[in-house]
This record gives sequence, structure tokens and C-alpha cells, in this order.
Amino acid sequence: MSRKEQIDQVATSLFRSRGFAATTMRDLALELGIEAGSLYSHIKSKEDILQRVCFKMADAFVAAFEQVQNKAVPASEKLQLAVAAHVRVLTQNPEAAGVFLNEWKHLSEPTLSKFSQMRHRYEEGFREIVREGIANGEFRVTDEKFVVLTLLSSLNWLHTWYKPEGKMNPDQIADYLSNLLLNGLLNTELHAQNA
Amino acid sequence: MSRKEQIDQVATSLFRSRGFAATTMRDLALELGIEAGSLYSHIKSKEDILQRVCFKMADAFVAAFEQVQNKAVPASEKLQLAVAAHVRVLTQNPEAAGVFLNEWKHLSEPTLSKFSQMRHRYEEGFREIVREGIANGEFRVTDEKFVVLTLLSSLNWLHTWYKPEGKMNPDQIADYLSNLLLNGLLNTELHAQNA
DNA sequence: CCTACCGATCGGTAGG
DNA sequence: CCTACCGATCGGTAGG
Repeated sequence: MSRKEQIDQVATSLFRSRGFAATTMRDLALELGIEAGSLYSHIKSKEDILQRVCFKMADAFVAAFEQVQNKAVPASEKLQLAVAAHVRVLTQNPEAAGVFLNEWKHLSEPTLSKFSQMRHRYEEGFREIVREGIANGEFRVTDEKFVVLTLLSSLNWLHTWYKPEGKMNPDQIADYLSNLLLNGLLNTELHAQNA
Repeated sequence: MSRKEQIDQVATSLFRSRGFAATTMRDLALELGIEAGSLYSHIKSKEDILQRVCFKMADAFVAAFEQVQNKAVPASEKLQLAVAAHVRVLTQNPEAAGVFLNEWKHLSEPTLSKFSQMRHRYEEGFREIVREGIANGEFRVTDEKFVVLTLLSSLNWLHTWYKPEGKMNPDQIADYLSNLLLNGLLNTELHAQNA
């Protein structure tokens, strides 16, 4: 791992736990065992790091979604696959996911607009699947915006409690979660594995 | 409204949109049309404001939950009432809710521990309801922790998109959301009102 | 990668 | 509520 990658990784962890604004370059340097000034031979600025972390995650979410998007399967199954893909990206990088979800607001223009656009397109992909499912009668709700917001909300809180050493692996979480959301608490038969 | 309450309100809005750490006392003073130093005749410190906002919301959530907790109704109905109560608190103070949910980490000890404890007890209340529903066969899931985390997750993202001027009022959102979560996307018959 | 340092800005205070 | 200011700390740079 290059020094730059090390810096990004340690910064991701600090940005997530303390927040971007409350993390100082001296905190970061201390954690790496070097002086604050030395960071700047590897990175351009503090925000430079944040940009890389945010777009690395944005790219990962988009790439995972694109593998699902055009499959010739019912909307409910496609939605399940998209949820699983989303959960997998989240659980494989819980710290970067936390930064992606909570610290993007500290990006400055024009990067901020580019980021917001990517995010909006991603959510639109989910809405398309739900619209498809409404159109062909699989889903009986009417408001795809509301559904997608609720869906992504429950997924996007995952990073706050997911522990890699926990009893469920990412695929089990993805299964359980998509079943819970599609079938509802009253009808879900699935059980937490190894509980 | 007292000057202190005005300060808290404007600070809540700034803390939510920029984050606690990235909001300066000079930003806050500017918004109020006074000098930064003048703030300190009304408040003790920057964190003093954060504490009031966080505990005001914590108290509101706990109070709303307690009105539901001991009702003699089935667990699924009690859960629905608790969800509705939670949504009502969230939507009535979306900015303070955002601060409560995202900025509490900037509290310092011993306030931080006290806050975390309150929050844990609140979530435990939800888990109790779900356990009750599992025990009497209403819910067929096995892991109340997972269910409650998923439930609160989808509720706690509400503040990021809820607009008081939107087409659904808080009670309609509460209804729709609790139905969606209990019955699932595949079985929910409810429609967004005025859509 | 370090030393030494910069201009700016931070939360907060004294005195009126 | 303002003026005037404090010590500390911030992100970042020059020169080696």
C-alpha cells in the first residue's frame, strides 16, 4: 500500500469517527507517525482526501448497481439484487461508507455538484425498478419516491452498527434485509443465521 | 421568544446544515445581527447550545414513547403507535432532529455518556415491543435487534428529506411508513395521499 | 520526511 | 450588546 493510500485509509477512519471538520491534519499525521507538514508531499489538501473517499464509494455503488440494472428478471427480484449489491458495498467499506454518507457536505464546488448529481442518478435507478414493479402489478404502493427513500434509509444506517466480526456476514444481512423490506415484519419468515 | 431561544434556534439550523464543528460563533452571530462576543451574555459555550438541542430532542422522543409503552394492545399495534410517535417528533422538529442524530458525537464527557444511555434505553423500549410480538407469535422474525435497527434506520433518515411544505403531513407519513415496514413493499395497500 | 514558520481564524473574555 | 483583544490552533508552505 502506498503512503498516499495509507493516508487515505487512516483519514477515512478519523473522518468517520470525529467528522471531517473536527479532524485536524495534525491528528492524521500523529496517527501515521509523521509531522503534519510531511502529509503534503503525498496529498494536495485535506479536501483532496475527502474527494477521493467520496468518489471511490460513489463509483463502487454505481458499478454494483449497473451489474443488476438490466437483468431480465421481475422487478421484485431485481430490487432484491440491487439491495444486496448496495449492502455488499456498504459492509465491505463501512468506514468509507460512513464518510460518503455523512461528510460529503464538506465538499466544495464544483465537486459538490458533481457528487450530488451522481447520487441523484443512483437513487433514480432504484426508483425506476420500483416504478417497473408498480406498473406490472408486483408492488401495490403508488409512490416510488417514498418507497425508495425508506428503502435506502434503512440501508444507509447499516454502517453505524455493522461490525465485520458480527454474527452475520454481508450476504446474510443483504438477504435478511431485503426480505424484511419486501415482505414486512408481519410476513417475514427468514431468521437471523447463527443467532 | 427569548434571545437565548433565538440563539438556540438559529444555531440548530446552522449545526444541521454545516455540522457543529464547521459552524463558528461568528457565523451564528452574523445570522443574528450581533457581534460574536455578545453571544456569551446569553449562553455559556458553543457546546452548551448543542447540549440543549440534543437533550430537548431526547426528552421529546422518550416522552412520546412513554405514552405508548404501556397500552394494552397487541405488539404490532403498539409498534405502529410507537413508530407514529417517533415520526411525529421527527417531523415537528426536523432541524433539531438532524442535530440530535448526527452531531451528538461532539458532546464531551460526562454529557456524552448520559446522552448515549438515554438513547440506548429508548431503543431498548422498541426492542421490548418486538420481543413481545415474537413471543406471542405476531412477528415471525427471530432477531429483535436487527429488526429495531432496520426500523429506526428508515425513520431516522426522514429528517434528510422531509419538507413541512410537502404533500404528506406527519400523520400520513407515520401511517404510510409503519404500514410499509410492517406489511412490506409486496403487501402494502396504502397509497400516498394527495399524490 | 523534518524544521520552522506563515496568515487566518477559532472559542471565549474583560471592561464598559 | 459592543470594542478590543487573548492564547491556541488551524491548513498549508518554503527550504532543505
